[in-house]
Amino acid sequence: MAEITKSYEPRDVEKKWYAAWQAAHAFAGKVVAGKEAYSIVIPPPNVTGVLTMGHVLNNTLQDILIRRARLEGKSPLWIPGTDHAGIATQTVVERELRKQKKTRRDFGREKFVEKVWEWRHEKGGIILEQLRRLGASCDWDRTHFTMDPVYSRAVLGVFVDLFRKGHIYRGKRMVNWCPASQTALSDEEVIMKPVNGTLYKVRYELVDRPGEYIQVSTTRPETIPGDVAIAVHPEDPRYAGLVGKSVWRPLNRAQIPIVADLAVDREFGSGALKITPAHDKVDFDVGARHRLPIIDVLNADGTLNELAGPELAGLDRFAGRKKAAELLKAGGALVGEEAYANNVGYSERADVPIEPRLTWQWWLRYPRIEEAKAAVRDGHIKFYPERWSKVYLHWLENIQDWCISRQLWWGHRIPVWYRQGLDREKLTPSDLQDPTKVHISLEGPADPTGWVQEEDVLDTWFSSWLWPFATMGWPDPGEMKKAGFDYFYPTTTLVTGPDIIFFWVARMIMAGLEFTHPGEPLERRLPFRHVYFTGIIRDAQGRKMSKSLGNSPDPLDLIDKYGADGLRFGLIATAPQGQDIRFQEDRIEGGKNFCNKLWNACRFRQMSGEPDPSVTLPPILARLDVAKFDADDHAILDRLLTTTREVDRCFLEFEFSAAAQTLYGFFWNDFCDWYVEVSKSKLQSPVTKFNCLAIQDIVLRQTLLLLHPFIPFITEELWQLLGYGRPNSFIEDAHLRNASELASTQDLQGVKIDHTQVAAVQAVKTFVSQARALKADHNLASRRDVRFFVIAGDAAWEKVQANLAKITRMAGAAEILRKEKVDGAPAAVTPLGTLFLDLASTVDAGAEKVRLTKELDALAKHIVATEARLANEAFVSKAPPAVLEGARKQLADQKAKSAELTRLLKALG
RNA sequence: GGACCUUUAGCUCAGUUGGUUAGAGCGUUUCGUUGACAUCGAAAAGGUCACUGGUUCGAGUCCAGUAAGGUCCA
Repeated sequence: MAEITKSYEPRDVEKKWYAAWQAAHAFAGKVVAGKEAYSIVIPPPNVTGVLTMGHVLNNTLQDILIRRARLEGKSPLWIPGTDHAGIATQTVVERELRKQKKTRRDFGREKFVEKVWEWRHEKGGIILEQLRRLGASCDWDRTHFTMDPVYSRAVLGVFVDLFRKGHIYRGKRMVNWCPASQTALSDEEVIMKPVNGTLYKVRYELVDRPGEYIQVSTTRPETIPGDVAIAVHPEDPRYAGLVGKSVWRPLNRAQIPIVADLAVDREFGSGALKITPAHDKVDFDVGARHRLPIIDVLNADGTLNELAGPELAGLDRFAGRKKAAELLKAGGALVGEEAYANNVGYSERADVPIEPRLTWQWWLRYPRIEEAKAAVRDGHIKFYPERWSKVYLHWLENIQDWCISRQLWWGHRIPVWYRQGLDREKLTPSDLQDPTKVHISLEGPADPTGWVQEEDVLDTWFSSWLWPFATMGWPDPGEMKKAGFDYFYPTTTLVTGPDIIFFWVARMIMAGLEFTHPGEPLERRLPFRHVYFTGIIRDAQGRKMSKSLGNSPDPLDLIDKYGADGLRFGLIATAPQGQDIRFQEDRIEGGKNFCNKLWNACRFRQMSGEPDPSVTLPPILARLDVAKFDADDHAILDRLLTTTREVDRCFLEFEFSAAAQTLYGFFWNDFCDWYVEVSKSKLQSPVTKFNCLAIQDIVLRQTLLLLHPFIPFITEELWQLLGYGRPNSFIEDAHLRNASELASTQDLQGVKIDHTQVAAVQAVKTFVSQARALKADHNLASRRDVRFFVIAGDAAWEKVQANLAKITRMAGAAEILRKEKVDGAPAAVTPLGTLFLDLASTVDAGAEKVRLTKELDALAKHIVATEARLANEAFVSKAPPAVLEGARKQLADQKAKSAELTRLLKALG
């Protein structure tokens, strides 16, 4: 067995084991009859992405679940992959082309898409490589990409299917237009931001009453050339006589009518609204109701066109706004301006204000809305934290049709072909059903001549909503069988951020319900059973991490500095369920320190004695001689069991940080600070040595298994170094016993935990701790050995004697002597008698009195409180017996201690 | 405007159905390298649990309201 080095160096260990795991295909998802499946699909990161702290959190959690499932004897599958990120990827490649002073149009669609593929093959796999550094145990042989040929067929097939079922239609409607990317966006891709703008007050002169005006307020004067009416509320007395009359449009001068419409907010501004149907959703609706014309004054790229008039044409919309204000001012139409804060929709990807724009797009009426609600409402899918289900249901209650077409080249080109020469502006819904005019199929028209394919591609989310099953071969029966669809679907758990609850989670649920296991009950068609929503990682000031702020640490730097395990453990321990996380590097350092602690405890075991030749738990247990156990042996096995039980519970409840903290506390405090320390004296005696080593093995073995999901690399290394595994196997091949399995294995081997002994350890710990405190209070080095005296009853002294060697060592005592009477020495009242520090000559009686008085005062307060509770008849009659009994015992203990302290004080004079 | 979250030690956060004297990590102070670990050990200081009311024998925990900060939806 190789010797364990003094401190843990993660770098080589991590590299070595990841390579070994991969070479052995240790993460391959396998269909195993009789084993329970446990499957997760990765939220596919954007193919242009690099690893962020959010990814670290999210993927560590998935890895924890998958590795734990593996240790529990389930058959896990974690499917990795990326999505093609239409806008982001196209933007990245266009940016590269721009460096060569070229645009995508210089290449043409086909050549450009080839370029994107080149880019994807060169640089599109970075994030998946980075996930390996983190230790992610994905089945990499099953890596998927939403633009892969098989996956693409699934996406396009779904389009055709939904069209045939009547869920998809083509419509000219107002969409969110991104002038930077020059494509339509779905409502979900628009982010509302408060913007400080200007409210322009503009007057429109009445045509038949020169010199009289109607005034409106607008933030967008550049759209005035597109005005086709002024609208007022029908019941607004201010304008009662004006409806039906006309005004002069002040820019691109023309007569436009005044109409009455209920949509007008009488309270806002003057109560009159300019109507620009081409550039506002509400105005569009008003325009439609009054059969008004539509004047679109903007180009696709956000510049003003010739309909805006010669002065404005060609200007960018923001320059146009300024110019329009100037023109209005010059013409006397501008009555005033004021600062105005309002909400403006921004493109999520390009971060520029979107334009409401009237265009032809493809739309989806979502399928299975009611079932999707029921799935979550009735608990077939559980959300963690549960509160997100409210957000989910609220969105479904107010759901709008989904604009699924995008004016991009990179993506799934919509499988619709138009007969050449057809005027697409005039296509009716029934034309779409006419195979002589429009062809819609996966294969395309048999004879492509005379047909023109739709230029638009599908929204990226229209491919990722199929992720849980399209990554399992759906819809091809042969591929599905190969992938183990019937075994792994529905997937078990989804781990994702709440920010994509609409984009992705809700849509996946609807897609699963619509497309998988047709005709079967709802539970069988759901894409997953549990959804765990992570918090958002923020910086120390609580700000979101972002590229532009530069406040996000590079996870790879952190891995270099603290090891992947240190990063994982530190982060998970700070990430309580459902709350945002403030990133603190010292917590990551804490993760690294914990790894080092684990490392050194194992090192201590290795240095203490020969390894146990057993590679499973029962033979180790069988060799224990319970008759020779002392209280500490009972106590540590008991704590191991309760820790295991607590971690079991945490996994059921998705409380990962609680699990990490539980393991941290147990291992550091109970095992290292106490059991390992008492081992040092137990190992000196041949009577206790064998049991002690075996118990260390039991604890280390189980702890490594419990910790493996959190810190996979170091646990693998130590597992091998301590020889706990079968030859040529990994730690993941071992079985992690849950609490009840552990308890029954112990029972079977005759290892019974004595709870009286467990309780006794607490008294010893307190005794030692008070002895140390006495020394520290008198400025004695903790390791300097000092003599102690004890005044104790027989029962207490018996306990001290039974643990004398340990106590002597732990307290740093030269010796501990029983006495009848001690005068003038610093003292402490312990559960095992009154303890004195043998320093009578040097003690400062005054300081000692202050110290004891302080303690006595604090105790007196507690006694008063406890007596008051017990004097309260309502408490005595209503509190449960256990609570009552506890209070009585507490009072008795407090009083005894108080009496002893009083006596000590008196002795000091 | 609607919904949700947060407010506990100097900092960042736990605190599971209400029940002994409210915890952790970091930081701070003091002491300490004899063989697991200084990436460490020992000890200590530090909290009117945001505020106001209510329910209860008993409230950090449940209810109502207030304040501050944040998120999402409109």
